Amino acid sequence: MKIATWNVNSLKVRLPHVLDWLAATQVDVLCLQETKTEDKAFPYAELAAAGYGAVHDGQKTYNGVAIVARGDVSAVHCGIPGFADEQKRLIAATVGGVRMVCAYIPNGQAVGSEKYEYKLCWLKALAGWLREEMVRYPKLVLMGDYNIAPEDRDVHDPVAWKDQILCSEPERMAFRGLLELGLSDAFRLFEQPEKSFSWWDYRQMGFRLNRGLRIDHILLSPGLTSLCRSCSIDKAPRKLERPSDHAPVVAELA
DNA sequence: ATGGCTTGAGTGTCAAGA
Repeated sequence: MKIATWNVNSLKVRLPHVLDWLAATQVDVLCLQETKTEDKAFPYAELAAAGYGAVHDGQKTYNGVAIVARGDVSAVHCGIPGFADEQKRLIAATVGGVRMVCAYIPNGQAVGSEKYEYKLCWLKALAGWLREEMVRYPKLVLMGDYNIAPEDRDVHDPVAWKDQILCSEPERMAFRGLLELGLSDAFRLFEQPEKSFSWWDYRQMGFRLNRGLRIDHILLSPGLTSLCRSCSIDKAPRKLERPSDHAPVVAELA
C-alpha cells in the first residue's frame, strides 16, 4: 500500500496537480491539508472519476483536511476527541485495515504568541488522544503538515532559524513526545539525501535555492514500522506552474 | 525592512501562512 501526505494550500487551485499526481504515482491513500474549502465545494466527483473516494472536514478560507483513498474508507472521525476546536485540522479513518490520521498541526505564527500557545496545547491533546488510539489500532499512521522541523538537519539554515517558529525547543519536544509514544519517522528509517525538505517559501526563490524545511511527516506505529519499505519526498509537483509551497511525502507499506 | 509570495475574501486591501 502506497500512502502520502500533501499540504496543497487550496484544493480549488491545486486540484489539477492532485489529479495528475494521483494518476502518475498511483498512491492508494493521500492525506490533504489546507483544502481551504467547505464540504459542499469539495471535489468528490472529480476524485471519484479518478477512482478515489474521499472524506473531508473543511471550512471556508482556512484549514481543512481530507483523506483520499481507493477502497473502503470507514470509521471516520473529525477533530481530537475532548479538545474543543473551531479549526478543521484533523480527520481519521480506517483504510485497508490501517488507521489513517491526517493532521494539519497549527503553524504557531511566532514563539510566545497566542497562536504558539494554541499550537502547544493542540500537540498535547493530540499526543494524549493518540496514546489511546494506538491501543485501539495497532496499525496506525499519523501523517500531515506538522509545522515542526524536528532537527537541525531538517532546516536549510539552522543558525538563522534557531529558536524561531517551527524550530523552537518546545515544538521539537512535542515532536519527540510523539516518537516516545512508539511512533517512528518513516523518512528517517531510510538513508536520505542531505538537505531534504518538504516546504520552501514562495519568496526569494526559496525552492530554486533549496531554502526549505522538512515539516511534513509520516509517523508509523510499531505495527507498521516493520512493514515500511520506503519513504521519500516528491519534489516534482513543487516545480510545476502555480505550485503548492509544500511537496508530498510518500511511503510504501508491505 | 514584522519586508520579500500566494491564497481567499471580495472590489479595499488585509489576514494568514511558515
